[in-house]
Amino acid sequence: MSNGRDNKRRLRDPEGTRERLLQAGYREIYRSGFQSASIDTILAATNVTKGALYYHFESKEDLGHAVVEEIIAKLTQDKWLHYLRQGKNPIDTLIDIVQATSVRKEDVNGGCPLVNLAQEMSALDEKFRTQLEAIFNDWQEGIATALRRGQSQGTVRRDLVPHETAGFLIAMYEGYVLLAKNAQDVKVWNVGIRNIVGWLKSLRAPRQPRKGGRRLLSKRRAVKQRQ
Amino acid sequence: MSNGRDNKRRLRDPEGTRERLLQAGYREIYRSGFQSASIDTILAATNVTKGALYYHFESKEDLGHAVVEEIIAKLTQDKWLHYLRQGKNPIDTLIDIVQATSVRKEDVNGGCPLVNLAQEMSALDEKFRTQLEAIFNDWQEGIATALRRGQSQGTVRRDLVPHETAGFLIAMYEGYVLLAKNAQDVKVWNVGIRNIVGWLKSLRAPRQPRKGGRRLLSKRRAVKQRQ
DNA sequence: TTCGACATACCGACCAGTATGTATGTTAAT
DNA sequence: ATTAACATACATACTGGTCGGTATGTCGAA
Repeated sequence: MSNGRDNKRRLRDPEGTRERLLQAGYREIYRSGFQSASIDTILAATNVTKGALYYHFESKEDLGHAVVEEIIAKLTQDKWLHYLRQGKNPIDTLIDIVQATSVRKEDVNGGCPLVNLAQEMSALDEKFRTQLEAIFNDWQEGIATALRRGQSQGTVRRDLVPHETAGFLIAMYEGYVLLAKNAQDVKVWNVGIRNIVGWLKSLRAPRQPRKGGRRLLSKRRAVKQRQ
Repeated sequence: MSNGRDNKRRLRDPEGTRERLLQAGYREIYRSGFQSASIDTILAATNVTKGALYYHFESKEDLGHAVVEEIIAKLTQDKWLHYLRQGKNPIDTLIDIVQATSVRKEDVNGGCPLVNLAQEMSALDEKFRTQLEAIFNDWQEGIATALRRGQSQGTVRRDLVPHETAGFLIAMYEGYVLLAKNAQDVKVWNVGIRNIVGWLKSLRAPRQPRKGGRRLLSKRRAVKQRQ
């Protein structure tokens, strides 16, 4: 919490103040949604004054946009894209990521910060919407890229369309997060994880011949667009 | 809009007044979310005064709860459960329902009223949460019941667990609704419909022998929990 | 080294506007 | 005449945001 240089808070610490406001803003928005987030609550949580806040941010919206860009975007990066870029078997990686999702009660009950904000603000504030859309797109593209790599490595079925499969996964994941949030019940989320993982396993390429050059799709499955 | 008995609004019409408040409340909540929904906006839309509103509802929350119970619950009934109860091939029925989802711009952009409210209020208001959970449960159970019937009729794969499959469908459906809402783009929703329908088709039972008593699962698929 | 001049960071009282909710008056229907 | 069904005016709290002022830090010149 403190910067380690003093145990007494520095009297001037602009970056630190800004960062504390962002963190507290993120938490308050996560708890109450953006529209109902109270500036005064953020100030109380940080011991920052209103003047200081409005020195660093020109409006509540501006603070919200900064929270999206500097905190929420980073969460997706850290939770998904970071691992997907490591080049391992993408299905295994995706399963690991999904299973690594927090099952802490407060996280399950609070839902996904990205989804929460998108749900609330997409229809109301174009700047929010655009920012969040960019995060969704990066997320989807990151999954799709990993799947494409998996296809060329032979670990992922070649009959699926990576970009659409990625969208399918995201939709499913978010959907379950919402159901669990509504139920306020970790068990619901665990069922979701199980079903998502089961579906992810169905994306694996069928056992391929190890040697012998080009693999041949001996029996193409009947269902074409099957996800 | 009027009740057809007069073109001049009746001076006393308690049920009508209440109903108009519910409708306007629903619309306002749909547009702005519950917390940001303005009582004054509802009053302006209905030409009802504050005293009248608080005669019929004891608080804003009370109005919100009534909107959930009397309007939103009914939407799910009409859109899903009504058709699922008709006893036709459940997969066909589900495909029809999904494809019948409005692609009007304002509906896609506004998202699903049930999801919107659940997302916003589940963590904040237990009464809301309970009401919405009941709707979700009815929804899921309605789908599951239809799937079970399909299984015994031979139109639905027997290796899937109806209740979990129903949850899977709901999660997926909601997830795509959210993506489309964030994108504010009907095209995104059309992609979602296509993928949901593709997945639904994969739930059909494999071609069964018409005659000859018990069908045999000659080749059980390798993936057990596959959805 | 010291000091003056200025920029940055922050303070907190205050503002106009808006929110839900209430107290009380009035009128239509039985 | 009684009461259900409103209408009106108001109470109270809280919202995001502003503004004059102050404390701290920086830096160039003497």
